[in-house]
Amino acid sequence: MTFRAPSIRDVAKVAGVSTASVSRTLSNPELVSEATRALVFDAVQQTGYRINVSARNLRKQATSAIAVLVPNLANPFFARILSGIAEVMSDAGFSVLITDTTPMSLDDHHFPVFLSLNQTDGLIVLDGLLARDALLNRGTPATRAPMVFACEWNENLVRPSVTIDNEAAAGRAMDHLISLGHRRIGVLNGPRDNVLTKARFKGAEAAIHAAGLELPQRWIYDGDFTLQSGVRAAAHWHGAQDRPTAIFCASDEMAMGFIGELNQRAVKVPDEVSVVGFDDLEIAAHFVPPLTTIHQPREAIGRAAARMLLDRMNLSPQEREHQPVPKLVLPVDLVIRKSTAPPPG
Amino acid sequence: MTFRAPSIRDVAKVAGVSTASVSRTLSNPELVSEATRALVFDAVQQTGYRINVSARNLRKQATSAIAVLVPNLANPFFARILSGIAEVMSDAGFSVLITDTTPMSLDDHHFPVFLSLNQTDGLIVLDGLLARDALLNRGTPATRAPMVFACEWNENLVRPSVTIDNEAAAGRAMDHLISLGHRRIGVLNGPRDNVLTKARFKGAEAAIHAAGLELPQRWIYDGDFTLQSGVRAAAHWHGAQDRPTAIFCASDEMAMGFIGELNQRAVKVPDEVSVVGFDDLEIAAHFVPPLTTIHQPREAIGRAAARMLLDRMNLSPQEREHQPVPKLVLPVDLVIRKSTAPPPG
DNA sequence: ATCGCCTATGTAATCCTTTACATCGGGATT
DNA sequence: AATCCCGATGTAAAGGATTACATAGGCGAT
Repeated sequence: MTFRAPSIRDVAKVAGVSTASVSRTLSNPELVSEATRALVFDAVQQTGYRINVSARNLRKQATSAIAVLVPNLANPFFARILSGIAEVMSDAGFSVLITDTTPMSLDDHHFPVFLSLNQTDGLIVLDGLLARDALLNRGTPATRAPMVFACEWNENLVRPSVTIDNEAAAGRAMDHLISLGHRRIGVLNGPRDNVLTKARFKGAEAAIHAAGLELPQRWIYDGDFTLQSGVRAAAHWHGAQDRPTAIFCASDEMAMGFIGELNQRAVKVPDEVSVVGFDDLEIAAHFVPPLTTIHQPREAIGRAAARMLLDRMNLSPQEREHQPVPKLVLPVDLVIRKSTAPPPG
Repeated sequence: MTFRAPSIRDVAKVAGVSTASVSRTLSNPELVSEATRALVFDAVQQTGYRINVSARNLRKQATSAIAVLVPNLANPFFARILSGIAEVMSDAGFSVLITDTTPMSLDDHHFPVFLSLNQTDGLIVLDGLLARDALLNRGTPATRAPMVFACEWNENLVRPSVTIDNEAAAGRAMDHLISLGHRRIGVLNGPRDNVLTKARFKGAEAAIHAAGLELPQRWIYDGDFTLQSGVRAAAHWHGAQDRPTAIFCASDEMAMGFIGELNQRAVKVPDEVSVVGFDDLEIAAHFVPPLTTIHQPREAIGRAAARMLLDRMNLSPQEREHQPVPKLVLPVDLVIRKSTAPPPG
């Protein structure tokens, strides 16, 4: 005697109405008389009916859900963005499925079916690298779920996006260091093939050259946005002969790893080196010393991306194909705290 | 001319076989001859066919997906747990849907349908408070998706769980402070009705009393696990006449907020106050000073919870109802770094 | 040659909702 | 009184995949 969950038929039987009336009561109550409504609600109670989402999705050809592809959930940077997305989407009646793409990047086999139009109604991608082999580009425009990039983007793919001006932001950070009097400034980069890394480095380099300064190779450190890579950079810096007096880090995590490691080695920040971060994580303001960094409006980015996606989903595939592709660039601020100061001496 | 995504029928037609053969080729290739297989793969290519997940789920009465309910994605504590879950689940062929429960707690209306068996095949709940009005307890055991609690749990609900011994851990932290010579020790609590708060406070209090010390009300600070509440506690501490020489914080975030704020007020940690955290977030080791804290095996918790859920999903509803409910308690360590020292003087 | 078995394939029922269309009364309009 | 309209309800057709069951053909054993 294998149990079957109550279906709409069971409810209809108990209520003494048709399945159509039950369905209407549940999704368009205004189409149904007061009396029937009461009957149906009662029957739902009695049977313990829950809707079968798969059946509904199949029939409606829509899921009322969108997916967010995050490169690395362990990175606290993304939390606020997600909450911005969730806020807008939940108001619009959509569920948000969050997926970490890290396990997938190696192995396309594990790649979820999210991308096809019939698993989610749309996609927000926070991972610019994901599109290896145009993973996001499969299918025809008509079968492809509408998507928007947020924060990161992919240079080979023309898609709607919400970003900040990374180049300008990095320039601002550099100008700050330069105006403090630094002449020997290093850069701690993110992962080499990341679009943010490229943009930020480009902006930083441009600002240095604009000030008539040099950025020799030995002051450029490789990192990957993580704490650990900040630690490694600090070790290099500490071991070097010819050190920069200030470092621009492409992420707060790296900046904090850098400072933390210097602290272990009894090097004082900002007395001996100035450090600028990027992102303005929650903790940046509470770090010791409080971090000078580029503030990203993360919640706003999330909300904007969600709204943009909602707009795109309201378009027909043809319209999506033929209308201009929206690109939104949000303004950022440099917030000056205590990790930067004039160079020693 | 409204476009329809290619279905299995279209593939069948192109390949010149039945829909059954297409389906078999795609999900049980060994049932099908080499020749047919080739035909079908070709047709799939040609048509650009993607499976319709809703239809499959409807027919199979299963989704190959599980949901994780997280109280607050902004809390970096959860990231590693999620990655542990994702690792095990993805190996087992399941997708993982992550949902932040914060927006829902106020407003049951937004509550997703995840909980009924037909949206996901199982549930991992990291939020012990969620079950207000027994939200998780709806339906009958047969219609309810199998679930397991991880980290947090609900005192009114008997469910499988993977946790740590919070009470013992808090005791260990206290004993460390006591053995350093502290006699006046404060406690910074998490949210008042949280199970972790209760367990950790209980353990801390017990250790204090066991050492023949007192824990007066004025040394007990209210918090909510966030940085901000650590900041507030620091302000209180700083403003008070009669201060403890050490503080046990129920989360690393609060500990860091506390230390950060003291730093702003030029109070040195651990010289003037010792601080112990709880969780051992990534950044704890890199904070200034590096944080003495309770290490939680977060990835292991996630993996264990995932495996436990997998086991439960393999049971029939009857078996689930009648077998003993598994409860796994993982061991924790105290890791001693630089934020604790003997009391001043 | 006949029977039985096994493999490969096809046919069609099924999973559960939503919704286009048909139907039925009853009130308002002429 | 006949007509029209409108609101409430019911009937039944999708929607796309899986799979139990039926069938067909090939092969070996007798």
